[in-house]
Amino acid sequence: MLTKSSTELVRQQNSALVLSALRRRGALAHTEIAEQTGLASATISAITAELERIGAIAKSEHHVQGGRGRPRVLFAPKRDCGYVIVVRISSDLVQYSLADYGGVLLDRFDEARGEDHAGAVVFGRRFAAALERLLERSGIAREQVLAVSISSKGLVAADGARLLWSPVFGKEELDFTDLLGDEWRGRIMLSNETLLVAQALAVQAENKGGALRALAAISLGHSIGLGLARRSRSGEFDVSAPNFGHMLHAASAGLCRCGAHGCVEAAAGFYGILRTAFEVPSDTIPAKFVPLVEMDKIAAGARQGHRMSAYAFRQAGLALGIGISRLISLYEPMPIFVTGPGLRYFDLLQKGMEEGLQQSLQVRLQGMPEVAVAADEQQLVFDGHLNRALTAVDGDIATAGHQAA
Amino acid sequence: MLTKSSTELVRQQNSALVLSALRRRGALAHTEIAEQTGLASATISAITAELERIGAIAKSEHHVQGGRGRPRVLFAPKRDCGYVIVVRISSDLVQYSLADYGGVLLDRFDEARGEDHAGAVVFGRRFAAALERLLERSGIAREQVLAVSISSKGLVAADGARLLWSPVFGKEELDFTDLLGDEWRGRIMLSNETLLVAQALAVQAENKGGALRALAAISLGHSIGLGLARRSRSGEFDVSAPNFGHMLHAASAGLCRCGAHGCVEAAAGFYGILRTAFEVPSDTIPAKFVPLVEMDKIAAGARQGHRMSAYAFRQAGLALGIGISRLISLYEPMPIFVTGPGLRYFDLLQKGMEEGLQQSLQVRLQGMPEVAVAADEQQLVFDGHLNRALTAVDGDIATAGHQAA
DNA sequence: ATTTATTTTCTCGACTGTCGAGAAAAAAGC
DNA sequence: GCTTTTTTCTCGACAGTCGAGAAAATAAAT
Repeated sequence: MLTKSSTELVRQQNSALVLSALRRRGALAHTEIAEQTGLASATISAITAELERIGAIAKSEHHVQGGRGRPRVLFAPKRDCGYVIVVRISSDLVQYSLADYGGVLLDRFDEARGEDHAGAVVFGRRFAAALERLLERSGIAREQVLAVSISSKGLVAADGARLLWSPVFGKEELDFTDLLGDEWRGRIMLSNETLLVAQALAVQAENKGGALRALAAISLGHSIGLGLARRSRSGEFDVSAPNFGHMLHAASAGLCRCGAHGCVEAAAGFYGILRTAFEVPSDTIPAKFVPLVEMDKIAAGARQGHRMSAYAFRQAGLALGIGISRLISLYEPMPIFVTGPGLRYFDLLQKGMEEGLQQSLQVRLQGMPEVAVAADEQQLVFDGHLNRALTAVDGDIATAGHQAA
Repeated sequence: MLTKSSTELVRQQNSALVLSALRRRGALAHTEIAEQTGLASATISAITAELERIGAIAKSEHHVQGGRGRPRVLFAPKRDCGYVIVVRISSDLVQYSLADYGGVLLDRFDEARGEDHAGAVVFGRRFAAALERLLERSGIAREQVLAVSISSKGLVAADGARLLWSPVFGKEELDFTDLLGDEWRGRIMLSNETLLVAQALAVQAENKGGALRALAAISLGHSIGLGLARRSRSGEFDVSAPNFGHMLHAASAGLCRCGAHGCVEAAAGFYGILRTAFEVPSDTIPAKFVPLVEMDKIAAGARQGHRMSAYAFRQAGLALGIGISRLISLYEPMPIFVTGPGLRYFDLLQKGMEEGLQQSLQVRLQGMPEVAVAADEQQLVFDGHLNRALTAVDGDIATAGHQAA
C-alpha cells in the first residue's frame, strides 16, 4: 500500500539525508554537503540552521585551512547531543558500552555471566542495574540516552525488541521493552549479533564505493549465525538475520542443541565438529560449551593428518557450503563473509564448503560466490550497533525537528 | 543510501496513490478518493484535474444515484488511455493477451509451441510476429502499448528482462528487451510465473483487508515454482521468485532436469514422482514431459494402496515440506498457498509435507504455517500480470505527468 | 595599504506542492 | 420558490526547494 506524502515529509527525508552525510564523512562544509546530497545550497542553509537550532549539529571550530576565498565552516554532529548504550550479550559475558552521538566510545565494562543460569528474571534485574551503573559512572542522565541497542545470538522478533529463542536463554522469551520499563525516553533496539556484522560490513563496502547488491555474514562458533544485508528498492540496506544455524541440513547431522535433528549447527557448530571427530553417536546430547583449546587440538590433529578430525571439519564445511547454496538459491548470489571464533579453522572447512556450493544450479550458472574472511567479529558487532543505533536516532531527530519549536 | 526528495516527488507519489486507489476500487468520487488516500479535498481536485488533462482518468458518466445533495462525479481510469500485452510462456503453448488500461481483456490467442525446440532465435521471431498480429487484430498502434508483460517458469534476472534459465530454453539466455528492439515505447517486463501468482494472492489478501506480512505460492507440476510476497518497510509488497525448485534437497533425490543432483524438483516434480513410483534408478535422465493422465494413474494407484506409488508421493511431500521449512528458516513464518496442476494430488502429498515441516525449530516454536490451496493457477498468473503491469504503468504516468505539458 | 580575485555562505523571490475553510453547485424535500 | 443537504471547487496560507546573485571573508597582487 502506498502512503501519502507531504512537503513536511520532504524536509524530514532531506534532513535525515544531511545527517547521514555528516555521520559518514565526519565534518563537512556547506558546499560539500550540497555536493554529497545533491540538494541546492539554499536548502542546505535552511536545513543546517534548523538542525543547529535543535542542537543536533554544531559548527566545528578548528579551520585547518589554506587556500583563499572565504573560509569554510564545517558542520559536524554535536557529540553531546545525546548518548547511546550498547549491550553485547554473549554466552560467557555481557558487555556494556556508552558512546556519544558522534559515535565515540566513552565507557565500557563487562559482566561475567557464569552463574545466572537462573534465567531471564534474574538477568533482567542485573541488566537494569548495569545500565544504571553505566550512567552513574559517566554522570549522564537517563533522558539523554537516545537509544539502547542490545545484541544477542538467536532469533529476534521482526518488530519490537523480543528475543524469541537464544542459545543463552533457550525458549524463555525476553522482551527488553518490558524489561526496561517506560522510564527510558530513547528507543530500545534488539538485534541479532551476526545481523550487526552484516550491517557493519555493508556500510564498509558502501564507504569503499562498491555498488554491491547484497552480502551475507556467517559467524562460526559454538553456534552458527547468519546476517544478511540486501539493498532494497529504495537503495537502503535491509538487514536481517534468518535462522540459518537451525535450518535443516540433513538428518545425518544428528541432534542439535535446539532439540531438533539435523540442523546446520549440529554439523558445523563446535559441538557438532567435536562429536564427529570423537565418533560420539550423533544423537548424543550436545556439549554445553566447547573450550577453544579443545577445538584447537582437534584442528591440530586434522592438520597433521588425523583422519577423523579432518573428516569432522570437512563435514562441517560441507554443511556450511550446502547451507550457503540453499541461501543463494532462496535469495540471490552474493559475497559471503566468514567471521567468528571458528574462523581459525577456515583452512580445514574450505574444501568441504566449496564442494557443497558446487552442488547448486545457481552456482553452476553464475559461478561460485566470493567467500572472504572478516576478522575481529567483536569490533564489527560494535560498529554495527553504532551504525544502526545512530542511524535510527538520526531518523528520530529529523522527524522530531519541526515539532521542537 | 538515502536519496533526496523534493516537492515534485511528493506530487508524483500522491498521484500514484490516487491512481492506485482508483485501480483497486474501480470508480470513485472526489470525496471517496480523499477518504481512501487521506489527502485533502483540495489536493484531490488538483491531482484529478492533472490526471484528467493528460488522459489517464475520466469522469464516468452514469451516475446511479439516489440521495440528495450535489451528485457525485465518479472518476475511473480511462480505459483507452493505453494497452498492455500479456504473454504467458508455458512448456506447450504461448498465450498472447491484450488488455486495456482498465484491465479489461480485449483479445487473446494461443500458439502451440510443439516443434520450435529449434531454440531462442526461432522463438524470438515467432514472438515478435505474434505481438504484431495481436495489435493488428485489434487495430491498436504500437505506441499505445504501455507495457509488455511476459512470464515464464525459470530464473529471471533481478534487473531488466533477461531469462537466465528456464525449463523451456535451458541455459540459453533470452533478453526480451533486445528481442523486441527499440520500436516499443512501453516498458518490457519479464516475471517468473509463480511470482505472479504470489503477487495476485497478495493483492487479493490486501483487498480482503487482512494485514499479512508475507506469503508464499508454490506451484506443483513438472517443475516446482516458488513466488514470494513480503511487505517491505515502506508497506509495499516486494515480490520475488527464488530458485526453490532447484534448491538442494538431498542427494537421494537423484538427477534433476537441470543437470544437478538432488534438487527439490527431482523429488517433487512430476518426473521425480514418476521415477520413484516406477522404481527407476534415480540417476536416470528425467522424462522431458509427463502427461497428466500418467500422473493420474500413479495417483489412483496410490489411493488404492499401491505401496510404491504412495511412497513416491510421500517422498515428494517430504521434499516439499523440508523445502518449505528451509524457506521459513531463511525468511520468516508465512502462509503457504499451493497451486499448479499438481494440486490434484495434494491429499497424497500432505502427510509428507507436514512431516517435513515438523523438523524445523521455527515450526516447533511458532507452529505450523498455514497451508492453503489456490486453484486456477492460470487465472492467478494473468491477474498477477495485470496487477504488476498496470501498477508499473500507473507509476510511469504519475512520473510523466508534469512533463506532458 | 589598497585593490583584485577567489571561494564560500547567505538571502531573496519564484515555483511547486498540501491544507483548511468556505463559496459555489446541484439535487431532493417542503 | 425556498430550504436543506451533499459534493465539488476555489482561494489564501503555509511549507519546502531551487537558482541567481548579493554579501562575506580571505589570499594574492599592486
